[in-house]
Amino acid sequence: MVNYNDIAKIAQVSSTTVSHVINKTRFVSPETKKKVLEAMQKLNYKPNLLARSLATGVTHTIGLVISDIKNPFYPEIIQGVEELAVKSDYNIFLCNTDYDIEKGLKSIGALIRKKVDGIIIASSQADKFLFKEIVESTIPFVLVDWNENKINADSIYFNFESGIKEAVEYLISLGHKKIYFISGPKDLKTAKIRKNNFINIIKKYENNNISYKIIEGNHKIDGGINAAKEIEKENPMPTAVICSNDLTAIGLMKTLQANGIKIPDKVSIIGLDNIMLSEIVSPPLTTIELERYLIGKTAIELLLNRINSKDIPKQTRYFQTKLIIRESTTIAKNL
Amino acid sequence: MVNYNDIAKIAQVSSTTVSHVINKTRFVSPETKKKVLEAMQKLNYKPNLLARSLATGVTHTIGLVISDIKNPFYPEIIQGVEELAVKSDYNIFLCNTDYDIEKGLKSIGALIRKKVDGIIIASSQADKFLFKEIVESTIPFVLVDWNENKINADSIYFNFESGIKEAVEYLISLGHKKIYFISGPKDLKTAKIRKNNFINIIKKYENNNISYKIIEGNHKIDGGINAAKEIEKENPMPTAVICSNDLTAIGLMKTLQANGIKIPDKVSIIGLDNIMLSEIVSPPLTTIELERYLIGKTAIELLLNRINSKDIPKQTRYFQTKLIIRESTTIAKNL
DNA sequence: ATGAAAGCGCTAACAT
DNA sequence: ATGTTAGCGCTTTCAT
Repeated sequence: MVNYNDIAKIAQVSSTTVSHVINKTRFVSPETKKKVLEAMQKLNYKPNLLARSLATGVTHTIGLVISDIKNPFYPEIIQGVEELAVKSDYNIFLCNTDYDIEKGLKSIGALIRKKVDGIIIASSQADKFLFKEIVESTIPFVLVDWNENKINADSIYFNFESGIKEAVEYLISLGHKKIYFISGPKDLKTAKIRKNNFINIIKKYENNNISYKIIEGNHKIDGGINAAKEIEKENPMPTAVICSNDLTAIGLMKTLQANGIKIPDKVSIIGLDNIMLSEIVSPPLTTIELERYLIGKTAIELLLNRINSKDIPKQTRYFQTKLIIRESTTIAKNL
Repeated sequence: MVNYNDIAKIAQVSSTTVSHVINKTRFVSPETKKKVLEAMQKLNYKPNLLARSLATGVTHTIGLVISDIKNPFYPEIIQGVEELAVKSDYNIFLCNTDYDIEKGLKSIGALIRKKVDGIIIASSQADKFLFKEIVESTIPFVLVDWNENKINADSIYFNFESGIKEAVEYLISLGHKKIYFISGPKDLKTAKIRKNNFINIIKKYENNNISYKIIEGNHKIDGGINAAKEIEKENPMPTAVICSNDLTAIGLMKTLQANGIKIPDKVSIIGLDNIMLSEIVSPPLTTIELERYLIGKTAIELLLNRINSKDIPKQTRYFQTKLIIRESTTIAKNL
């Protein structure tokens, strides 16, 4: 491994000077600079960033914590984070907790000890231990959709209410009067919030002859499949269903279709997330969108801000959701 | 930052002893060990892995290079890699080249200088520069689907032939006589290979009255959509189409359906990749599967082997593909 | 305009 | 059974 001493020897200067020409951190006469650069060239010098980090206390590395790489929610978030990270000369450590606290703790603990400059926690998990570990480390961090409103930290919140409101009002404008909601897993905060947003909004219309009901799902395809069975039992069936996520909506849609129930003619369906799949199913799914790429990008922006100036006040960003109208919704036929 | 000296001072021992109790690297009497451990506890000591790595030359960190995080091919690969990596006490740096050589070079160059212990290249890109950079670094690496048969390196190859053969023979057994193939982008090696595998196999049946044709696609949905138009022009239309990937197959299927062509009654369709989507579309897609999770797991196994014993012979693993029969294929009606 | 030397936190050969 | 010391490759203060 060639190092400053090797270069210094050949260039006949001190290793201090080598450091200074490499980092442009003080004036070096053109001649000596030239000698140094030539020596570097000749030896094909590659800096050891580990040593530099140990000396400077800065690693140009950040950690990104997610809970399930297979969840279609994440790829665009990762892309947003990674793209700006690389542009800003950072590498990213990916930690997939897999909903496993032990595993998360292990790999994130290692990141902390590897002195990452910051961490983005987008695992939407109430892993208190993990959180404690990070806070104690004094490493800058950003929370994405953490939903603990009282936490004083750089955070990104999702406002599902805006999109859900649009969805409900859109359905009402199409004449729907019986609107169901399929929820996510009941211990998942983001699912609870989505459900409560729905309830709060639709309650305002209850005296307008609008009725609703919540069916429990699990944010997976089979949650939608099971919900379909319950919905078919209803008499009359709801003419519209909003789902806590797209996978649920797709499971629901496929099952109803398989049982001869036309979508959207008989039942209008709205999803949430706007995963790639939602465009591709037939009919294409009307859904509520979160701008995931932008969320990732914003997360790293907040983190870099924090890294570069530790004492600015904590920042918060809200992401509105919005309705994307496709073909799984139409005028209610029950008028 | 508390370090060995702080601990040593409190425990009244030398920092060497501290190191040895932490690493269990030589005998320390129970009493002094106890003193050291108590001091560590008291100071809430956390090791600085950067310093340790600088001293040992080992970082317990590996790099994973992919080309497009949004490609549904990758999440399971990443999962396979990450899972075993964490279990083996490694963290992973994720590099998404985004098909951008500059970007890839930049972030991978940084990884090398950050002294990763190894790199998995699953970017299926002929980025010669990138490759050169890695080889020169002498860091162990594993190639996934690199398709440069002459390279002497730990590698994982995909054998598309086995699955494509199954697919072709399955279609023939169903009575299909006119079988088309929609290819991927013509500059992508894996796409070329898939296409050539198809051609080689079907040629064997040409004198059995089986005819074929290649239509160019691009491994994206719209490639399938465009191919649908060409296929509809044919007279008679092929009764079966094999696609170079699932997205193409889905684009094709959706378009044909939209134009009133029943799948599989009129045209049988087979995809390749078995992405999650392929189960969910309707009808569920018959497809050729690659075991991606296992591939990821195998990649890191090879890498860890290499890291742990630099001088074993280069290893190679072949992954067979196999046909998964779902509902997008049926008996040919042209008999 | 350049160098000497200490230090970042840890490891490990060499002593005793 | 434990300590002294040099060293990993780099940065940076203090001198000159």
